[in-house]
Amino acid sequence: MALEEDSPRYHHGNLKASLLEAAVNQLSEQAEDSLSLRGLAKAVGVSAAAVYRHFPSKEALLAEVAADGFNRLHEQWQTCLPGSGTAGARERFERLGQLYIAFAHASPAHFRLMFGQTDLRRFPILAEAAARCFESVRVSALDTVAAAGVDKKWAAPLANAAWSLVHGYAHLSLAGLLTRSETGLHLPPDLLPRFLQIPPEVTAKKD
Amino acid sequence: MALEEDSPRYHHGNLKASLLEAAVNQLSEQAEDSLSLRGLAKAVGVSAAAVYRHFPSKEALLAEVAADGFNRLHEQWQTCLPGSGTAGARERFERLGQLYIAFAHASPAHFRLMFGQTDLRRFPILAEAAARCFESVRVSALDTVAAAGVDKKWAAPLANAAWSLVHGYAHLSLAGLLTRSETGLHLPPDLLPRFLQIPPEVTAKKD
DNA sequence: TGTACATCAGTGAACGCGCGTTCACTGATGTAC
DNA sequence: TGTACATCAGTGAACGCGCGTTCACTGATGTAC
Repeated sequence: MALEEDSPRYHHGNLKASLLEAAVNQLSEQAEDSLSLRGLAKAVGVSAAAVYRHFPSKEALLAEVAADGFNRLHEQWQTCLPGSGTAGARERFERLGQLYIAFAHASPAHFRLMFGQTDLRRFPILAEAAARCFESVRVSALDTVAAAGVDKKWAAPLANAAWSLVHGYAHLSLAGLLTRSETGLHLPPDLLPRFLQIPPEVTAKKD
Repeated sequence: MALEEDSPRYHHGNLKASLLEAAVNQLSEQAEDSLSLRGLAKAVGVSAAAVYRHFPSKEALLAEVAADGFNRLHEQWQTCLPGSGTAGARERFERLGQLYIAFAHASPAHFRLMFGQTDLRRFPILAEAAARCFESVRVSALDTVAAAGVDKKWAAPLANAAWSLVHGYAHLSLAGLLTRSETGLHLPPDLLPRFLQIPPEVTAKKD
C-alpha cells in the first residue's frame, strides 16, 4: 500500500479521491463555475476520459465535491453537537454558526458550490450529506430552546432565523458588502439570547 | 415615435432596452449562468454581432442586467425610506426586508446574478446601483436606531444583522432548505425589536 | 512457482456543440445645402 | 422639396476555443489452475 505521489503509473490507484481533492484545491483558487472536468484531469495528470471510470458525468463529480464540503462541515460540528462536551446548549449553537462562517471564509467557492447549484441536490450522495448538516442545525436549535426553557414550537423558527443570519452573513461578507469591525463579526452582541427572549445572564456560562 | 413591436425593421430602434428586458425575462425561466449573448440576440430577433453596438462585452451586458435589478429594488424601496410616509421607522425597516425577500422570490435568478458575480462589481453602472441600495439599508437602520432611542453606534451592526438575516432567508428559502409555515416567513416574531433590545410595545404603532 | 486469462483502469483521438468575439459589409436615417 | 453624403445600427460568415462525452484501444493487475 505504499503510494508514491510522484511516480506516474498506468494505474493511478487513487484517482477518485485525487480528483475530489484536486477539485477542492482548485476551488480555493478559482470560481466554482470555472471548474472543468478536463482541467481537473490535467491537474491530476490523467486523461479526461479516465474521469469516467469513477464518475458518470461532470455533474456527478460536482455533486460529490459539494457533498465533501458538507461532510467536512459536519465533521467540524462534531465538537459542538448536543451531548458533546463542555459548553452549554446556547454556546454550542453559537459555535455551530461560527464554524459555518469560518468554513465559508476559508473556502468561498466550495461554499458557493454547496449552496448554489440546487439541481445537484438530485444526487443522493449530496442530498444525504446536506441533510445531515441541516439536521444538525435543527437538533442544536431544539437543544438550545429546551435548555432555555422556551416552548419547543420555537425551535424551527429559531433554526430558520439563526441559520439565515449566519448564512446571509457568510454570503454578504464574502461579497465584501458588510461593514467591518476589529473583532471580525460586526453584529450586535448577544443576538441569540435576544432571539430566545432571555436576558443574557440567565443562560450564560453554565458549563 | 410609434414603435411597432412586431414589424421587423433593419434598425431595431430600441435594441439596448430590449436586450436588457429579454435578459430579465430569460432570468425568470432559466439559471443565471445559462444566459448567453447569442441566445439573447436571438430572442430579440437580431444578430449576435448587433449586441456589440450597445455593449462592449457580454460581461458589461450582465453588469447592466444586475444593475437593473438593484434599480428595481431601489425603486420599490422608495415607499419605505425615511421621510416617506405613514409608518414608523421600525415598520419601514421591516418593510425593506420584506420587499427584499419578495424580490428574491419573484426573480431568483436575477437575484442570484446581482449577488453572485462579485467580479461584475467593477462596472461602475452596477457598483453605483448596488451602492445606492446598500446605502438605503444603512440609512434605514440608522433611522430605526434613532427612533428607538438606541445609541447610534449600533446602527451599523444592526444593518449587518438585519441584512444578513434577510439575505440568508431569501437565499435559503429559494434553495428550499427552510421549514415552512402557513404565514410565509417562518421566523420568530418581533425579531427587530429584539435586535434593538426594546420591548415590542414601546415602538409599535406610532403612525 | 508459472502460465492463461478475465477484468478493468487507463489512453488518445475524435465528435459535435455552443460560445464570445471580429470583420468586412449593407442599408436605413437624418442633416446640409 | 430634392439630392448628396456622413453616420452608424444592423447583417452574416467566420475564427478559434474549450468544453463534456464517446470510442476503440492498451496495458497493468490479480486470480484460477
